[in-house]
Order: sequence, then C-alpha cells, then structure tokens
Amino acid sequence: METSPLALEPLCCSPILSAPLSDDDAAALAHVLKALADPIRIKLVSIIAAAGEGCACDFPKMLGKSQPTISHHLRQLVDAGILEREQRGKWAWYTVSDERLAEVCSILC
Amino acid sequence: METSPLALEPLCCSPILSAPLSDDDAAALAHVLKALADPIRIKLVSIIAAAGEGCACDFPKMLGKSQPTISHHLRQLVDAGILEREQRGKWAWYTVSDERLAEVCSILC
DNA sequence: CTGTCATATCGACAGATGTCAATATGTTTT
DNA sequence: AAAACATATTGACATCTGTCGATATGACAG
Repeated sequence: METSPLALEPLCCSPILSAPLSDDDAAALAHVLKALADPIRIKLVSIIAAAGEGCACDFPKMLGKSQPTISHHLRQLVDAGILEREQRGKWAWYTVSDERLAEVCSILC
Repeated sequence: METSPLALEPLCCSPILSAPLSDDDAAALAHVLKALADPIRIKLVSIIAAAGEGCACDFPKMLGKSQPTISHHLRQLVDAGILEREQRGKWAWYTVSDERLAEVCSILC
C-alpha cells in the first residue's frame, strides 16, 4: 500500500466525534494508525522523537531486533508519513513528522 | 489480551516526543492503537461518536458486514477501552470514551 | 575498481487477524 | 415455559503480519 493521503488541512477538533468518516478517510486513518499500532514501531517513534533524530544503525541493538526487521518497521513508518528519512553518507537518519502526529490527534480529539 | 492499563494521568503534551516509552507503555499504547487501526472499527467509532451513542443492531446493515463480524469488532473496541457497552433490554448500546481518545492524543501530541 | 560497511529487499515461515456460517446465550413477550 | 429476537461465541478458513537468514543495493575508503 502506498502513502495515504489523509489530506486534512489543519483542523481543530474532531472530525471523528462530529460526523461519520467516509470510507476513504477511514481507510487512510486506519493506515496511519496501523503503522503506529506496534510496540516496536511505537518505541522507534518515541526514541527518535525524544532524541530529535535517530540513525538506523542504532536500532537493532537498542530494540533487540534484527536489522531486516528494523528496516521493515522503519519503512512502514515512512510510508505512513510518520517518519522522514534522510541519507547521510552510508547512514540513514530518521526524524518524526510532528505534523503527521498532530494530524492524527486532530482527528481523534 | 485484556484491557490495557495505560495508567496515564491527565497529561499535557507528549510523553512520546519527550522520552522513549517503556516496554509496558509501548505495549499498552500499541494495544489501544491496534483497536483503532481498522477501517470498520474507525467507522464504528466515528458513527457512534457523531450520534452520541449507537445500537449494535444497526451496524451490520450500515457497514455491510455480518453480525458476528461486527460483534467481534465491537468487542475489541470495548476491550481497548475505546467504547463502553450498555445493555438495554435485548439491545446493546455503545458510547465512545472521550477520555480514552483524549488519553491517546495526549501521548501523541 | 575492489573491498567494506550500512541499509534494503527477498524468501520462507509461524502466528495473528478479519470474515462468515453455525450455534449458544440471554432478554423479552406471549 | 416456549417462541422470538438480539447479541455473543465457536470453528474454520484465507489473508495479513512480524520475524529472520540470505542476498542485493548503495555509499564511502583505500
């Protein structure tokens, strides 16, 4: 599945609480939430957010998972627009998209 | 799995953005997010939230899913603390836990 | 350009998940 | 108590998902 659009402009307060979501919005929101809904991925996000950024090279050791597994999780988070990837030399660095998280919040609350 | 504890007192602003989550918090948060991370379940939540409450009897027709499937999804949402269930005669009525949604938001943003 | 290192992709597998038909449970009505 | 109806549970199945070893890709150093 490709990056979900969820083209929601800055919203204040709860589409979810005020009107039923369309099929498309429901699918898009489910896609983003699914990317977050895993212990390893949530920890990745919180580690990267807390540090401001994070290098892929550190995560396998930090989380006790293999390099391919970490790469797989990072990809899902990037695909969902939650992380952004930047290549620096041979290392991959990741940052959290605060906008994306805020977008999710704006839909839920 | 049973109802996740996520014993987070009213928080303002982003445990996730300020410090790595513990394993337990990550698991608890993943559990709640996983319950939300499905198109059918997101639609259930938004339908119930928009109307204030909702009767299980209406959902199979509204969502084009069988009664057991709807019942299965409702159970997951209740287990995650996102919906609350009330028996009225032979009908089951559901409401959204605004506190639970706010709790999720408070962790993400 | 060859070797080395970091990351991504592939292939395979076990376990989880969404779905429905069939059945059970529970509530109300007759 | 029996019938009728709403909901939950069970069992079965196909699909999706997390995981890792093996391998491919890409970037730098020599």
